[in-house]
Amino acid sequence: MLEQIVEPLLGWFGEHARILPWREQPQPYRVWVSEIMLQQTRVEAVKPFFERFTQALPDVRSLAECPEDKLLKLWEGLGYYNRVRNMQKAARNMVEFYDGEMPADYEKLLGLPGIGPYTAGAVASIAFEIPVPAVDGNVLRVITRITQNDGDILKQSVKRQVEEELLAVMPKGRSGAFNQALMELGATVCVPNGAPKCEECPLSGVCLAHQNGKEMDYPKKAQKKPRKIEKKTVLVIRDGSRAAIRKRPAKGLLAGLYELPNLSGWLSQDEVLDWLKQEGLSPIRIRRLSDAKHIFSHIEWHMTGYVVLVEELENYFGKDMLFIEPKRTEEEYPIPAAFSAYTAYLQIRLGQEKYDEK
DNA sequence: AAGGCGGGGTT
DNA sequence: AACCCAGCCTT
Repeated sequence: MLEQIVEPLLGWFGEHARILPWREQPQPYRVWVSEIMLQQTRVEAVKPFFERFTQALPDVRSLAECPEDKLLKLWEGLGYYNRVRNMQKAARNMVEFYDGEMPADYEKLLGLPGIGPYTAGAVASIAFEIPVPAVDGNVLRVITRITQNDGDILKQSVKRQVEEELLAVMPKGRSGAFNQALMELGATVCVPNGAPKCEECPLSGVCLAHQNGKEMDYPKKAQKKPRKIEKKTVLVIRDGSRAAIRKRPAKGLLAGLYELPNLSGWLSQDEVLDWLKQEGLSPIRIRRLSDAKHIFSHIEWHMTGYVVLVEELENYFGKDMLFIEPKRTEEEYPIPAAFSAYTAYLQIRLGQEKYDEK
């Protein structure tokens, strides 16, 4: 049944394909960078990151040699930071084993860090015209609607089944366009969140869900577990000229990025002052900041904050804190968006008059 | 098979 | 507030 979608879909894509930076110059490296960035991330969010990243690191070798802080700075705000670390590992593999080139082979692509079945299929088909499917969330939605597949798309068995069905109908010489057309249709017509635009769809005539008025019932998806809530107290610690940041651990949430010093739980002003003294810092003034919330995919941070002025820090030999000029924290150190409610206080002038509450 | 891993746009 | 995005890796 899916063979019927190929021609109308390719025809539709020819007229409705969006103009995207990575489609203008589809070298394998640029296709790869775009596909990594597009993992769980919308096209509009990726565009400015893609331009900046490919200008700074235009090829596999420059990526392979880039220092980690610069790499994370280029990725700052995009999220899922292991993507870019894995991409660098893959680039180093390409330098070592493939003469600095992307391998034009599905299995070899699949063997590189950060490249799974979707990305291997996307790069293989778009950059090298290898006839393999690239099944992402869009494609799963489109195909389960067309075929009224009741399987839970979060299960890999369902994904494998869709991959097999599509592999059987891949058009030779047009696999890249076909895969992109499926995704484009999912992103712009067969949309999630509300009613799909079936009146614009080139496949409505063969879509079982549409024939039966069941578009909204697909895809089937198991319910997600609720997020865990974590309370935090975030500190903006400054002396006359610098502010405190620290590097997060190499593994886990926001690995390797920089952060404002913070403690778990909501601490009182006195508890914060005690902690500061314990750290070897001498607080002069302290003021409470407004509460803030940051939502990750699996955790919520419910934060409160304080800005603290401390004595000059020549005498500070703290374990993990760095005292950096505010301008440099912005230009050189990747600090994730979770702290955005408080990072502005790294920059503002600490006026006596703004301070003396309590 | 299940859970960890960001951030932001839509509804 | 819930959903979900051109997913992958570790456990």
